[in-house]
Amino acid sequence: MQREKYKTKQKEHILEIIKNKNKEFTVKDIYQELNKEIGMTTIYRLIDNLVEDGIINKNEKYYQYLEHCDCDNHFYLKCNNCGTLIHVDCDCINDLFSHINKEHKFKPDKEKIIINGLCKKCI
Amino acid sequence: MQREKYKTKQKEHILEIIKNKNKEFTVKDIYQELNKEIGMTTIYRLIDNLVEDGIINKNEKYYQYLEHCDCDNHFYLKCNNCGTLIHVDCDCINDLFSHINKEHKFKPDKEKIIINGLCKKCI
DNA sequence: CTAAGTGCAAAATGTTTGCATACTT
DNA sequence: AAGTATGCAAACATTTTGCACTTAG
Repeated sequence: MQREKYKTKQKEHILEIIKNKNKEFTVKDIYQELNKEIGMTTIYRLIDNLVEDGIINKNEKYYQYLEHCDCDNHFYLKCNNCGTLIHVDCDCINDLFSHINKEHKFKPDKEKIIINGLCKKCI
Repeated sequence: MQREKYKTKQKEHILEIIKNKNKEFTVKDIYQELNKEIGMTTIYRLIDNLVEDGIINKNEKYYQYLEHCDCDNHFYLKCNNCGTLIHVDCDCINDLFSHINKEHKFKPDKEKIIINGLCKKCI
């Protein structure tokens, strides 16, 4: 299906708002920020298009059980294809963490690091 | 508010199902897996409790704009407190990636790595 | 003028709340 | 027996769809 055929002020307006966001957002956020200038339906549709075009990322609502463990260093690998969460106990992540801490002044949450990608079955 | 006061078969049943999951899941997934043995309302409530107790993780539905760029190596830092997404262009992540590839047989999705934690303002 | 886009209202879906009943202790 | 948990039905919230109208090209 082709999209983005006509240029409209709604499309431009929404894209501008989204590109200036440095946080995650919901449809409601956009609707409120627009103060009802654009109908809900249109926002849903335009955002869907942006997702399909790979301009923005969509995260569905979900829960996950992150296995409790005693290991000092751990993180998870999550397969984008089959969805499996793989628990990894390996100190390979420590250098990156200390680098991020020192150089980027950011304190990673060691308990819940999830790296997305493809597992061996799905590569 | 105190919880988990009484032990019930519903609580035990749901917890057992969740602990055996190695994927993310929705309330509907659990409901269907239980084949209507437990009411929707109860599932919502028990899952909420598990989230509050830190047994499981909850991810709300949201969208995000991940700035397009030309850099070879990049990832994002996302602050759990203020929600800000920080784009980082740094090759510090490459060693980890090749290690994960070789040793853990997993191919990280280079485009969308997001590391959660606390930014400098919120530490 | 024609195809595409918009927005209302309604339908469908997902989540929460009030309350009577059942279960744990 | 007393307090907690459950599940139905209803309320509320979110998302999608049908359709008449508007707009870009």
